[in-house]
Amino acid sequence: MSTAQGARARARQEVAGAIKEAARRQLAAEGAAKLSLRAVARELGMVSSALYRYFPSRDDLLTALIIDAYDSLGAAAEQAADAAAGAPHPARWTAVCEAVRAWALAHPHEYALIYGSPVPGYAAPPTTVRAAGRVGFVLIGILREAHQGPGLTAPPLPAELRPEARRMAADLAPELPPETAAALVAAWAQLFGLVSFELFGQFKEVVEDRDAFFRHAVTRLAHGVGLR
Amino acid sequence: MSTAQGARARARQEVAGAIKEAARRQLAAEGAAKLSLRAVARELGMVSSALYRYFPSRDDLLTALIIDAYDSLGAAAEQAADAAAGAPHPARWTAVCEAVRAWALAHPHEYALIYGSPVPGYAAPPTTVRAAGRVGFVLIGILREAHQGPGLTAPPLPAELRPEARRMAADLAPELPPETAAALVAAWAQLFGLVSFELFGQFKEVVEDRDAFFRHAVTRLAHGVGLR
DNA sequence: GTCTATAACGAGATAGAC
DNA sequence: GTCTATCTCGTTATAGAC
Repeated sequence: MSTAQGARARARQEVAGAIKEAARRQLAAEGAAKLSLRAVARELGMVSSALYRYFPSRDDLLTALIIDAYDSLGAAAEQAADAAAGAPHPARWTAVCEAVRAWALAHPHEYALIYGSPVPGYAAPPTTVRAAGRVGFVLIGILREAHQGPGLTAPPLPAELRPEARRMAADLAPELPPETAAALVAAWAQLFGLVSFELFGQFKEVVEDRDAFFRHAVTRLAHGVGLR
Repeated sequence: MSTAQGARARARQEVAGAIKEAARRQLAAEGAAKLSLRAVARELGMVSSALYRYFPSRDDLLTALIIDAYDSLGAAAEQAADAAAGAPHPARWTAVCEAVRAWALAHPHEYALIYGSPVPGYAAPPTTVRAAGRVGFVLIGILREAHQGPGLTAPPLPAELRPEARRMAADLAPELPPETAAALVAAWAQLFGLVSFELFGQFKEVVEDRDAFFRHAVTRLAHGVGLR
């Protein structure tokens, strides 16, 4: 009986995977706003009502795609951090940033899904907010390691921002000084600013050698958070 | 005769304006991907084919909305720069950045249209690329002014990026040193990274005092490009 | 010449009866 | 799960009002 249940569960997962795969193709072709359960069903030769056994609504399918995307990106970031385990901290930082960019270039539509404009009519449930933190957590890990040695200097922090910085540090990385926590959140947003501008076409006619440009920009971000 | 033509032209512009206004409402409600000429016409009590006198296609209407958005944002940035005309250069820089953020918070859907995910099936014509440069131009102006006095120090630049930086400077701001040009482009992307993260919900459960956080982040961006 | 309205096309989505 | 009748869409051709 446990094998039967296992087989059932496996089959269920396989179908759910196929549904998500087809939905991702739709995402690329039509965008998240036009993601339609019917079209996904059609592509799979199923009937739309059958999909509801796997995803109770279009929004639930969207949520699953979003979480998958965050997880895939997070895994890429973690892998890059691990691969550069022995390297100096700034090099680990840039390795993670480059992995983020590489993932985005390889999965542009999933990137747009999670870091682009919100999908009209869709409200992201708190579970996605949690999944979104994974890349940030990898960066925190590098800073934490640097903080244990002499590899981290605290960036400046105006008095005005000190309470907020303390709150951030307490919430996200209690081991890090508030100055570092605040600088990290800013660098995190700025990293994705660079990736988004490249991916969404803002660098057209502006930046040509994007590899070199990105590498240098994230190296400076590393300096900005205090990595030496 | 010239008054008759003037009246005609005025009427024409008025209708075109009403169409764009209705389209912007649609943008807010349904998103750019679902912008529909028929719905716009319906809202105006017109018939869909009548819109074609004003916009040859749905994509042309989208293009007009995009250019309007860039222009509106650009005007807000210019106004902020002018209002801070006498102030020290870092203060002018932050004033422009704050104006960008304020405009984005006031016009979230138009912001998403120009800095969010690309609209599926829509290819931005080169005219939009030109309109997109206006905010960057305002920032260049501040740096140019600082460069004439002692207010600008050149950021570091690795040899790897020097040719690209020289090309950027030649294209965008021939008066500025290549180091500054490259740093400016990075800061420009990072500025919009901060705004996008706030607007697109990434700061949820992360940043609370967003005014103070943003102010400090863009102040550090100013330092990054060499403003003192 | 300038505009609006009617009607239609082909493609696609949708709701509901069966 | 299937079929069908009824929607929507962008777009064009055409005819007529001002």
